[in-house]
Amino acid sequence: MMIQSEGRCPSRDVAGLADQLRPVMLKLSRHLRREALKVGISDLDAQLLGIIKRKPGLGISELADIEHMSRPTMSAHVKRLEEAGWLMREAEDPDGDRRRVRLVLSPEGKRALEAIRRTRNDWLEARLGQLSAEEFAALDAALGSLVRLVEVRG
Amino acid sequence: MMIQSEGRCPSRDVAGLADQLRPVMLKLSRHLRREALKVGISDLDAQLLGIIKRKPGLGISELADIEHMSRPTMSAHVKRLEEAGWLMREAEDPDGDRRRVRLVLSPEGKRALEAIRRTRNDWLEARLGQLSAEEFAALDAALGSLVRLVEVRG
DNA sequence: TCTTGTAGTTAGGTAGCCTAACTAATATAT
DNA sequence: ATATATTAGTTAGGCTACCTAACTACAAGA
Repeated sequence: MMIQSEGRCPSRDVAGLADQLRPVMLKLSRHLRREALKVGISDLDAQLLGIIKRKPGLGISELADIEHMSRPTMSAHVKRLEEAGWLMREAEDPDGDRRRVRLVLSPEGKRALEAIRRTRNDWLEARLGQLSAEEFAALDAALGSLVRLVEVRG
Repeated sequence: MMIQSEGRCPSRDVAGLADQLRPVMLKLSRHLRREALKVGISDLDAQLLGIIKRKPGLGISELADIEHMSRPTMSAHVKRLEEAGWLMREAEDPDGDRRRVRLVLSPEGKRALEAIRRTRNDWLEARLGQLSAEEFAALDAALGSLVRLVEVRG
């Protein structure tokens, strides 16, 4: 996959890799989004439910920071999930900041997340399962690099 | 990165890898989109100009297939790029199918693509440049796997 | 000739993102 | 103690990117 280019550092064709990654990322995100619509829950919704399950009491700004998104956008997502009955606002911490919302999963939200966990066997998993052992291992090994790309401090 | 799970094939935790990839992909696509807006040309636009430069004469359906997108969506993108003066419709092939459009870059479109090629040093490249040699190599090695995920025959 | 299939477009809709502006609460400066 | 600056979250308005249904026109097949 690595193309040696004259005049460039032989191990780092940054622009070349970027040019190859972009179209793949575009298509991948289209597929993920399309498949999520089929499943009936967006990847972000599932992600948010999972985060809040792990860390009950998070607020809008914290979630927005975790997901690299604006606060109004996150506010709207949370509002939707509340209206769906999956998230609730916990009682205020009497000694805490009264502006903050503290989000927790509702019982329905917990059930929804369990159901997702149990039944989710979607397109991405199917595709990953079709990779050769080498391809799978390469992707697995690259996960850290992908994570690094989106780390804060960017 | 690979977590050995009891009772699963030790080299293939498909669900685990999927669960780790999803949030990264979500964030990555947000970043790419946000950064593209900053640059002033979307990744898809640049991609389409590049494809049509390499293969003048492509039609809407072909582009839609290449990008894994619906035809109406592609029709709208192409229309926008035409209105921007970057794409043109070539004269009909007298022996060909009269319904087909045959897209080519306009002179302005060629210039725009050249300018993109010359000046593009954006967020993704910056981030890739910040990876360690190992991380870069791992990502480079995984490109084929990523491509496989979005290959047709899916 | 008629029926079926295909290329592309339009209309209407959803999902996902943003900034600007705002209210309310808190922290900091005077 | 009071005034100012900052922060948490929400609403409004807008843009981008996708979809399906329905349509017109053209082509292929029966």
